[in-house]
Amino acid sequence: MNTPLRMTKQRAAVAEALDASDEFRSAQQLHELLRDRGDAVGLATVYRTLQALADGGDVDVLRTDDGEALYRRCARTEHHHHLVCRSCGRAVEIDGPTVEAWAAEVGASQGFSDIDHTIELWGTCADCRAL
Amino acid sequence: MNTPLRMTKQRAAVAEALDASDEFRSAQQLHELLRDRGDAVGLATVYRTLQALADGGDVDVLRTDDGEALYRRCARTEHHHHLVCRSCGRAVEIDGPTVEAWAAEVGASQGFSDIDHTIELWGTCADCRAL
DNA sequence: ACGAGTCATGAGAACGATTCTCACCGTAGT
DNA sequence: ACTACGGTGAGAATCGTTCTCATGACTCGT
Ligand SMILES: [Mn+2]
Ligand SMILES: [Mn+2]
Ligand SMILES: [Zn+2]
Ligand SMILES: [Zn+2]
Repeated sequence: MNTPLRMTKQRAAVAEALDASDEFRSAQQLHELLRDRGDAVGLATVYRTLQALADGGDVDVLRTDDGEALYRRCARTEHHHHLVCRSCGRAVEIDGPTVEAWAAEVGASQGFSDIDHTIELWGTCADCRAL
Repeated sequence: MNTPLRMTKQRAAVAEALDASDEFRSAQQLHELLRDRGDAVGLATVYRTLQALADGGDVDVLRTDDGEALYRRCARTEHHHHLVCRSCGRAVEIDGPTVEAWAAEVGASQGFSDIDHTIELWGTCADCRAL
């Protein structure tokens, strides 16, 4: 029996903010965004909600070069990776059938078990390139 | 004209500690390691040195799931990736000719520029599996 | 509708990694 | 050895994230 997980105004607001964005966003960005929009939600709650969503596999998390966590609700719920814009966070979901196989194979061939992989592509999207 | 970069006792100690380890290590681990060994070096200096080495491409940096930075001096200086043990940090350097091509291609096909990629494999090494 | 029990919230404290400050030290040329 | 300038380190400051705990909101049986 897992935790009940009640649907509250706050959790709905965070979820909505995530759905409304195509970009990867940090917890703090979402917090500000909600505050500005009028649906103020405590920062702690934003973090807790994101944590829960991430645990449930409903949002993807990735880390910036400087360690900040970014969240995004992807269309696809199955395993996939991303091509993310370094400046605005916009992302494209991508599959890598080849890469998946490669990762598993390489891991096994080195005597490691429980292989997992981190694969993210970074770049500058068309809009951001035009400043 | 780049910064001079003097060779000091401390920098040598950090470099040596890195060379002596086959595993990815955090700045704090290296700091303790040096302290225990007798070559105490200020934590700030450890960070500064690692930063410099990383900037110079002499050490590789990667981030733990919880955002902590890990450093390692790899044998190879050319571009490559790693298969890292989640529990002890031991790492194997790996090439991904296929992956390299795939990453560049996918990025370009989506209209993104300055494509870069983060590819790391995680697993449990043979030694750690045997507890 | 009422109350008890449980989960959720939020302000602020606490954390942990990393960076910054700044007075003092060491290195590297001359 | 003398100087000029980078380097060092203790401790303060940042910053993202988590924790604490008193208060608020649900759920369900009555
Ligand atoms: Mn994958
Ligand atoms: Mn590569
Ligand atoms: Zn962009
Ligand atoms: Zn191991």
